[in-house]
Parts: sequence; structure tokens; C-alpha cells
Amino acid sequence: MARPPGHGAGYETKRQEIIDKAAALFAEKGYAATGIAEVGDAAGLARGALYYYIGSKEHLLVEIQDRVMRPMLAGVHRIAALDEDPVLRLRLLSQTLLENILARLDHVRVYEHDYRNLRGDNRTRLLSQRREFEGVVQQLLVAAMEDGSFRRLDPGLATLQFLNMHNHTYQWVKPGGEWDARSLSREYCATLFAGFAGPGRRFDDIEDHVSDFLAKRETAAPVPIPRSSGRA
Amino acid sequence: MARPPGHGAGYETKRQEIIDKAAALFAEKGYAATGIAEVGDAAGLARGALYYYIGSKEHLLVEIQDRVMRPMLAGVHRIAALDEDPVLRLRLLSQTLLENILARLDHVRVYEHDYRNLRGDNRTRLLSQRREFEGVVQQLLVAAMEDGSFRRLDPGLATLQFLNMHNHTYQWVKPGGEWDARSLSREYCATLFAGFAGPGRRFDDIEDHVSDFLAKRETAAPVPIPRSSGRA
Amino acid sequence: MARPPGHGAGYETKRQEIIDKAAALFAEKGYAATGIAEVGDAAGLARGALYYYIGSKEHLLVEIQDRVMRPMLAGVHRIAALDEDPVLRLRLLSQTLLENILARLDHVRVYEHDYRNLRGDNRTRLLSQRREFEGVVQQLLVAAMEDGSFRRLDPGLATLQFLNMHNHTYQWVKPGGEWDARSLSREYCATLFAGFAGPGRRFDDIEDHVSDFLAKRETAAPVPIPRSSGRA
Amino acid sequence: MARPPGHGAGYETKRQEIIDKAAALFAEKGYAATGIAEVGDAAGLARGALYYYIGSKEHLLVEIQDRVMRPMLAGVHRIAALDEDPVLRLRLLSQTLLENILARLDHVRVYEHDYRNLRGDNRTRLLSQRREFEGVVQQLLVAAMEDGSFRRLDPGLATLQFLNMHNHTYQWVKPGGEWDARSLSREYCATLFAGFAGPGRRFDDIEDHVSDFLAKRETAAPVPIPRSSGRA
DNA sequence: AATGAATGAGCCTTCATTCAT
DNA sequence: TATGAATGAAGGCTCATTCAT
Repeated sequence: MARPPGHGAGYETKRQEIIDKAAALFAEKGYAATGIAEVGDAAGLARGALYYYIGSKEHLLVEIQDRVMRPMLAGVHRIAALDEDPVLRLRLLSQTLLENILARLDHVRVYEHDYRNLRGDNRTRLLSQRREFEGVVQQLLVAAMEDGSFRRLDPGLATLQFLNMHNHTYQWVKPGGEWDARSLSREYCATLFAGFAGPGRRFDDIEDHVSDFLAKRETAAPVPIPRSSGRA
Repeated sequence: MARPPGHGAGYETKRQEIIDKAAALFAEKGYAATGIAEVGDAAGLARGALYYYIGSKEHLLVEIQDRVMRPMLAGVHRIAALDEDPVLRLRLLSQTLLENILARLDHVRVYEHDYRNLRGDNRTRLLSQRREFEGVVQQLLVAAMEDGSFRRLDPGLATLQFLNMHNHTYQWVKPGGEWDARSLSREYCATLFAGFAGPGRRFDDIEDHVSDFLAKRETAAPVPIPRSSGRA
Repeated sequence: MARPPGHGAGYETKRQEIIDKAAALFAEKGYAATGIAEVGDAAGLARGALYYYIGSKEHLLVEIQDRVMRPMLAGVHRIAALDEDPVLRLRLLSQTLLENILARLDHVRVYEHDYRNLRGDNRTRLLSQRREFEGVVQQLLVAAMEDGSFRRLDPGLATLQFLNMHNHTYQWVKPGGEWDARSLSREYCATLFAGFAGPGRRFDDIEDHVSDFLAKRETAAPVPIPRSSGRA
Repeated sequence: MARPPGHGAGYETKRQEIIDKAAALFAEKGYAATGIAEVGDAAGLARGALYYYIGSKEHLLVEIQDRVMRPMLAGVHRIAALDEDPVLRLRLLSQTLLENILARLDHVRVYEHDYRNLRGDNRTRLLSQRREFEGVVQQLLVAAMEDGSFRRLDPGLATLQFLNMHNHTYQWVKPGGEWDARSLSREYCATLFAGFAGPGRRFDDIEDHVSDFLAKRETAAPVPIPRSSGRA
């Protein structure tokens, strides 16, 4: 379980490579239906060597979940803390969410399908992270209701509608396909914000605000989405 | 392998019972992670007897998928064929969809998660049914755009937004919980229709139309949602 | 782990047969160095079928320990409770002990060598049984000291001397070889009792008392030592 | 495989240290159940470096057996060759035997339990050493019978009684515990010699003879029992 | 003198499935 | 109809050992 204390230069690189390969396989066939041997084959490693890196099959799953949840939570908290209009923050959060989904599509599929295979602490931690994530979204929605941007909705159900719309995307979107995160976010939010809008409210210039914000950000400090390989 | 040609009175009953139990287990732990022995235990049957009813583990999965897809498609086609406004038909379709999801929550979870374990024909047929289903939704959305109810949207993405919103519901809804199909449908459609609305269009009286329609239907011919046990 | 609730006529027989074979193999090569596959080969069973009977490798070890300890403790308690002179009871206990050792020589070897491979409850229970056993011997030795038969010895060390002498026998005795339980017991006790004797005490007629006692017993009720196969 | 021909200053020291650690681990968990990695951890050495010192796991076992048998045989032969009464020589041999057992308790446990894991020549040599050892004891016992000190006993069984009593000690004695070699030897021999005694023979002054002998020895030349680390 | 990385056989165990009864 | 018994492949994982550096 514990990795050997000293490991050479290439160790972590190789380790991340293995997790990549595993994520792809788990996404394709499901965690339970994928054998460790297949992961070894994909990584070009014999079974024994594999365990030198991974500890256990479940640990592999934990790392994949982490790769999804860690940057997602970080991004979401960063955006929620911005000094901007709640609706703009929701739009930015939507885009970050979709960027993360698109950047690690197979990881997300594993994250959504296979968390049932986690047990004990790992499972508990995952579920609490999900709740934390939902909490942030809900707070923004409530803020938007309170300032009149949105009509009075059941906060829980509004959150779930927002998340339904975004989180199911992984089921059909293709990497490098027709849709990128920004366009998707634009469309989703156009629907949701018009659907949630308070009386007399419209959000026609929201995309301009987004452009402004992103331009500001980019000149200040770029925030890259990490690629699938390499720790978040 | 094939079901024995002559079977007694209780055969089909017992068979359906077994599929029920299997669906519950597969939903909880995943298809691949659930053993045939567990199904046998849950059904109170030894392994040998189980195979007398089920043929194979994969066949069990096929039956569960069928139980989801068959009534879903039937309902959707029935509604699409109605001589009603496209927006009302979408609202009715939404409700049917949610009724089916809520009536067979565990089946739906299996349907969404485990179709990757199907192979060959079974898989092909399933995917084509999904496309068929999406086609119907898309046609209604296009019809609503054409009569000006909805603004001009990318038809594919509009469909996916509609389906995202509905199909992700199984991930959090609880049977016998806070939300029933009709309330959920009302809320989802309030958001989606306002979000999709063409210029100057509102759908404030849509729920009245729904009430009227349902009242008519009920006096004419009840269309029950079949319970989880028993063939569709 | 739990054996199936219903099993046929031959189940228990076959199970005992497997434990026999396992005991022989464990005795020869050691528990840890013996593979489950070897047990399967010896029992003429494929690996899968083996597990239908045994539950786990450790469970096999537990059963072997039980087969040693259960009749041993039963015999020892039965004899300690007799209304006879302490020295005679020690002599009878010695014989029972040796009878048990000789009757299940390979089991005893496993019992002495491999209990370290037990963990948790199984280990705890075993150790407490050992202490219980030693307690009975020590009480008899103390009784013999108190009535003057034996000189005043350190009770703990006297017990250990008695047990050293008997328990190491498994390391060299051969089943069906030169020595049977009664002769061995006679010789061991001749040495020990003369060695332990109080001033002026001799036990020249102890073997006559043994003969009398055994004759009495046999006419009353024979107490057979169970063979290696079959539960105690 | 063979030790490298040229090795530096600390090589042998480190090698002995590794064998020490291995003996402790083998004693605790058994040879077969102990991994080479654990030995490496205990010695603070990576697996590769370990093999630089040990050659193979079985070689480690051979060395441990040697550390037990070599000084044991040497001591026993030295004592048997003394020009003293056979009974005194047996008493001295008993003490040496127990000193060796106590000095290397874990080695002895390995020696008694795990010789079955040796194969080929290593095993043969070990067994012949054991027979050699028993032969010496038996000769002394026979000598004591022939001079009338002991009664006429079956020589083989007398030897085995002597060895049973001593060799089982490792199973319960604790290093630094209540009993040291000299006290144990005194008690064991008190029992055995009185038990073996010929008609009218007593050995009341044997401990005085022991004291005399040891005093003589010590002034002449100390014969230290080597500590667990360091070759015999 | 020591290391990290790799191997591949073997470990115990579980699995879906079959079949005589 | 239903069972208990059996199979053999595959499951995840550990092992002693090697070797380039």
C-alpha cells in the first residue's frame, strides 16, 4: 500500500501514465469489468511491476476520482469567491465545470459510474466532496434569487437542475468534437438563466461580461486546465 | 440455454421475480460486481435452479434494459402521435419519461451504467433504441421551433439539454421521496420552456392544459405505468 | 465462509476427508509452504470445488487445531474429575495425552508448528485452550505435592517438565512404530514420578492400579480414541 | 549467487546483522510466511543490496541452522570428552544445551520448526548432525547405566526422554525471564537423574560437583557462549 | 556497496456455468 | 422444478529473484 520511500526520477511520471491508461480502460468497460492485467498490458508492464506503482486496484480508482474532484472543487471555490455578480459567477462556474469534464472525459465517466466500488473512508470522502460541490452551486443560486435576478425557486431543485444539465454532458459529448466548453456553457446558461429569470430580468449581455472577465484574467494570470496526464 | 418449451403455471411469475431482484442488486453494486450467487440468494433459489429461469447473466441484463426501454419508447411514441400542440406534447413526454424513471429507478440506473457490459446484437439494438428515442424528442423540439413557440436553437443541442435535464434525475431522486413525476416535470419544463421560448412567448397556462388533457385521458382510458415486477 | 445451509449426505464425509489430506500435507511441508492447489490435488478436487467445502485455507487450519484440542481437553477434564489418587490420575492423563498424540500425529505437528499463522479470534481461542490444558495438569501436580506423594517443586516448572516430556514426543515418534501410548506413558511416568517423588515415596504398583482402572472402565464403557478422519 | 570474492571491511559484520534480523523474523512468523522484503526492511536495506549479502532466502535459513548446530555440537563433544563421571558430564551437557537454547532462542525456534524448508544436501547434513548429537547423549546415558548410576533403561528411549525435556524448552521459556540455564538444568537433571537412578543411588551432591567444575574451568579458560550476532 | 525497477510464477479466492440426479 | 456438486478460468495480489546503473 505505502509506496517505497525513495523512488527515482521517472517514478511519478510512470505512475501518472498508468493512471491515465487505467482511466481510459475503466471508462470504456467499467471498473469492475476491467482486469488489472489489462491495465498492465496497456501500460506495457508486467503484473508485478504494476503493483510497484499502484498499490491496489482500488487505489487506482481513488486517484482517478481525485483527479476529477480536486481541480473541480478548487475551480469552483475560486470562482465562488470572486467579487462579481452571482449570475456571472454561475456562468463562469458552468464553464469551469464543463472545461473539467471535457479535459478528463474518461475520468469523469469513471467518477460518475464507479464510485460505488469504493468502500469505507474513500467512499465517505467522495460523497462529502460531492455535497461540498453542490453546496457552492446552491449558494450562488440563492444569491441570485435574493438579488432578484432569479425568481423564487426551490433551492435544492434549482441546484439539481443546474447539475443535471451539466453533469449528464459526459454521456454524449466527444473530445475534440463539435462542442467546446465555452459554447456549451453559453448555451446551457442561456437556457437555464432565462428559465430561472426573475420577472422582467434578462441576461442578454452576460456573454460580454464573460469576455471582459476572461480578457482581464488572461492578462493577469492564465489558469490552465491541466491535461489528463500529470497530477492536478 | 433457451427457455424450456413447456413450463408450468408459476414459471413466468418466478422469472419476473428473479429479474426484479437482479435489478435491485445490479443497481446497488453494479452488474459486473454482482455475483450470480447473490441473485440466487436474493431469489431464494440455488444456483442450478436459477439457470433454469435466466439462461445467463447477460440475459438478465438484457431483460432489465428491455423493461426500461420498451415502455419508454411506447409511451413516447404514443404521446408524439397526439393531436396536440408540440409544447404540450413535450410537457407530457417529460412527465411520462419521469414516471418511467421513478417507477423503475433501479432498472434505470442499470440501464444508464451497465449497457457497456452488453455485447454484439444486444448492444446494437440498445443503441438504436436510444437514437430512436432521441429522434422523437428532437422532432417535437423542431416542431415547436417551427411554430415559433421556441426560438431557433441547434436542434441537436436542444435535444441534449432536454435529455440531460431528465436523464440525470435517476442519480439523486429517491422513490417515495419529496418529488413525484408530475411536480418534477412541471419544474423542469418551466425552466426549459422559458429558456427555449421564442420572442414574446410565454407558457403560463401549460399546466392547465396538462390538467385538462389528463382529465380527458383518465375518463377515456387509464394508461397505467406498470409496476416493477411483471412484464411491460 | 458460511457453508451452504443444505448439503447432501456425502458432504461432511468429503469435508473430513479433505481436512485429513490437508493435515498430512501441512505436517509434511508446513502450513505456509503448502498451496491450496496441493490440497486439491491430494483430495482429487479442482480448486473451485475445494472451496465449496473448506471456506478458506485458514479455516482448514482452525479445524485441524480443533481436532487436536477438543478431544485432548475433553479427555483431560474427564480424567482430572475422577475420584482417584492424584498420581494415578496423572498417569492416566499422560496416557490419554499420548494416545491423542499418536492417533493424530500429523495434526499435532501442525498444532505445534503452525498456530502462528492463525490470527485474531482463532489465535486467542487457541492460546486460551492451551492455558486451560496446562492449568489442569498443574492442579494435579499440586494435589500430589500436597498429599506428600511428590516433593515440593515449583508448580509452574513441574508442569512444564511434565509437558516438555510429553509434548515433544511428536517430533520423533512414528505411527505404528516401536512405541505405543501405554508403554510410553509407563516409561515417561516412571521417570517423572521417581524424579518428583517425595521423601520415602515410591510408586512401584502404579501400573497395577492402571490395569485395574482400565479393566473397570472397559467393562463399564469403552472410550475409544477417534481415528484421524471423522470429527472428534 | 556466490559471495563476491573481494569484500570490504564491514561486509561480514553487516552480513551477520542481516542474519540476526532474519532469525528474529523467521522465529516470529515462520520461514515460509516471512518475505525477503521484510528482512530487507528490518535490516534497512533495499532488496537489491540484500542479495548482495545473502545469496538466497534458503541460504539465510542454512546459516541460522548452522549458528545453532555448530556451537551445540562443539560444546557437547567437548563435554563428552571430559574425564569426569558420566552423570556429571550429563549434567554439564544439559546446561550447555540450555545455555545455547537461551542464548539464541529465536534461532532455535527456526531450527526446530523450519528445517522442513531445506532441501537436498542442506537437509541431509542437518539430519546427520542431529543424529550425531543424539549419539553423544546416548553414549553418556549408557555409560551411566553401565557403572550402575542409572538403572537399565532402553537406551533409545532414555535419550529421547532427556531430549524431550530439554528441547521443548524453547516453546515456553522467555529470554531474560524467570529461568536461567543453570537453574533449569539443575531442576531438569534433578528430575531425570532421580528418575533414572539405579537402586540405592542418589545424586545429592551433583550440584556441588558442578560448582567445583565450573570454578576450575573459569580460572583455566573461559568458554563464552557467543552472542546471537557474530559467527560461532 | 547499494538502488530502484522489473519480472513472471505462484498465491488464495471467486466466478459464471454445467449437469446428474 | 430444483438441488448440490463440480469445473476451470480468471480475479487481485505477493513473491523471490535479477540486473542495469
